[in-house]
Amino acid sequence: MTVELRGPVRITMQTVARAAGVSPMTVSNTFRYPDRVQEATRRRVLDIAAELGYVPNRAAGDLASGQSRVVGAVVPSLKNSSFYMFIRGISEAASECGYELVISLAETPEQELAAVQTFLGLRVAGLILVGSDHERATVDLLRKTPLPVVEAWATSPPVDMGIGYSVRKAMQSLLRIVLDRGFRRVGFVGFAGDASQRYSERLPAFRDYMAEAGLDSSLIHLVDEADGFSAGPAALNALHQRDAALDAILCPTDIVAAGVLFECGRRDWPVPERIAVTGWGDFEIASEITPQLTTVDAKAHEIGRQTVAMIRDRIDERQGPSFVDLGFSIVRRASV
Amino acid sequence: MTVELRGPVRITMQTVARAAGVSPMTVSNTFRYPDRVQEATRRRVLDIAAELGYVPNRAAGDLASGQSRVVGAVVPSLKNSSFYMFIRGISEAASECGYELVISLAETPEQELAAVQTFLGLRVAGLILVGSDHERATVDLLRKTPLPVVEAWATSPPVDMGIGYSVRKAMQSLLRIVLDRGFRRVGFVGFAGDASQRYSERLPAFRDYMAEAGLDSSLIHLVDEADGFSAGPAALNALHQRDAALDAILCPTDIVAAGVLFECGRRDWPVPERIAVTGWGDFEIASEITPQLTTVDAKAHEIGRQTVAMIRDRIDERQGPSFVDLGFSIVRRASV
DNA sequence: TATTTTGATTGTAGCGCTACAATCAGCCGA
DNA sequence: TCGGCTGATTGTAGCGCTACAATCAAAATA
Repeated sequence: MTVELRGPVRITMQTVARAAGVSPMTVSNTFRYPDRVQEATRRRVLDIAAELGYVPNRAAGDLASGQSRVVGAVVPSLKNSSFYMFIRGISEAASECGYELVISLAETPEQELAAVQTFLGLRVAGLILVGSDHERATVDLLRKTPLPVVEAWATSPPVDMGIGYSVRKAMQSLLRIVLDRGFRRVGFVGFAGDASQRYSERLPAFRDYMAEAGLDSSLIHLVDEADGFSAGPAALNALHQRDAALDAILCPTDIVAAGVLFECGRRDWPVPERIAVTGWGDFEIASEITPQLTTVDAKAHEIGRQTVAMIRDRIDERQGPSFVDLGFSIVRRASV
Repeated sequence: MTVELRGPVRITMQTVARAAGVSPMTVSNTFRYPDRVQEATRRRVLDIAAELGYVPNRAAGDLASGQSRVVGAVVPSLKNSSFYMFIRGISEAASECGYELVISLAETPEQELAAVQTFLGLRVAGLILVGSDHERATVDLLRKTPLPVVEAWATSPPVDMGIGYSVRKAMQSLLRIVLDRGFRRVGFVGFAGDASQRYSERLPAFRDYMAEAGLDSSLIHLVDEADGFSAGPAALNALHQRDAALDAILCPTDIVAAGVLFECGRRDWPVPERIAVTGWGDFEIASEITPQLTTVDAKAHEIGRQTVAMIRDRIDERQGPSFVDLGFSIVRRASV
């Protein structure tokens, strides 16, 4: 006996219950609380459900129970491998405790708002966002929702809970290494456009610490995050044109830094002899490219995991911290 | 008047309706069919909803209407930039027609099954999968669900609908270029493990076309997809050890190919003079790295867009093709 | 054997929303 | 002034499921 397929026939708990000769509640229990149901009954129900291709309707279940096992994450990009590790961290931690992760891509604040509405509308168990820069309407919504919300890499006091690290300190540590090696004409590459807010702490930090060291901090160039590798050559060209003595370049991500290294290769500039290069993020390419990149490990994977822990604390009504600083570490390699 | 926040107070349509002095149906209409509601009424309802932070409960709405505006995509990896472009394509096309995309990451067939169950349970509008290799249980489920399902890069007849291109033809075109340039000792790098199924057509194609050209096709090395760049050096070392005359290497992705180029740099092997290298996917790095990579453009973005079109056709009961071949193109660059 | 205890199973009510039909108010022409 | 019409608004019923209390059968005790 096989079931004909793809019909618009709706299979509900009723259908399964009747076919198995039990009440709908027994079917429900079979899926939600298997050990409330006798071995034999459970097996029969499961067999019939499989036979019919029945999957419990979660919209109905969540509605009836007022709960959900889905956590929603809204990420601004998937190009940046930090977010990849972040997602993996969330995904791992979530499935370890019986939650499911669903992701929504939002490359602009408007898309973020739409994604937040979708997830709030779905009444997910928790919501994960990146950064502190949101549309006004998004913030309003987040402030009023009873759902747990975590902002990862938060740079301002979070709407609900936040996690991150001190970008200022990381910038300071990175710059110290560059200056300690004797580099003096340091260029800064930042992001323009939608990504700029997420990176907004870096430029002031750069300026402050350069000033502290008595150095000129005017060698600044902004690129578009979407440009990826190609932003590297563009930045190097621009900065070198502004100052031919440029001897170090700080990049916003390892991708941009790799682009700079590619360009250095084309120009036959030895790195770090002619110019020092730093990345940010400790993406995989940082340790594979030649020379290997000095960069900042922002612990994206751990941030992802922690994020889920914070949501669980809130759901289980445990009193957790509303902000976690996970720190960072500088990865010293050959490019400086 | 402001609303106190984060309480466990549930705001429902009722709440809003009472506060606005209208019936719940008017609130419902305000959100779903705005022009059924008078301008003034609508504005009042919307204001109060915003004030209260009300977001319609989609679990309830979807349940009542038997519809959903969410499409679910299950992707095996986010490291591979093809999937990134794929996702973008879906996301774009989906939002153009009022759908939302949610993504689930599944790095193993078991995780894929779980993700499929989640999405079927949510009764999404459509489901998008990658490849043709699924758990038996996944296939059973897909065969019986009435929801539209598209398999992207399908290599076998799809469960419901499929889209892809001929990997055999692409391999043939690529190999022809390599052989035309006079390379003869060609190594093949493939994937082992969970990714191997997604790439399973390539090795036989390689063997067939090498045989056709009267060449030896035994230089094969398998790597792990998760290794990323570092798979490149590993493969090059292994193949070169097996045959010191190795003069070309076909990589499963541009990432692996980039890893090979990095290693060639360390060995001071000029590419393509000492060895030719090909990638697959036309990721961004392919055109940025030196030398630029000859690769296969698998049109991931377009595949993503098309996928949504197929789902819409099904939903609107338009008769669409059940399989679309989008073709590919070979990008000839300096590495061969 | 009568009575408790235990665990499996089941009915009831309702989660928050929407389809649909019913109602209502305002306005037109006769 | 009155039906007839139009478009805004509203009540009813029910989507598929689960919490919870009620029921039932079988095993354990007296």
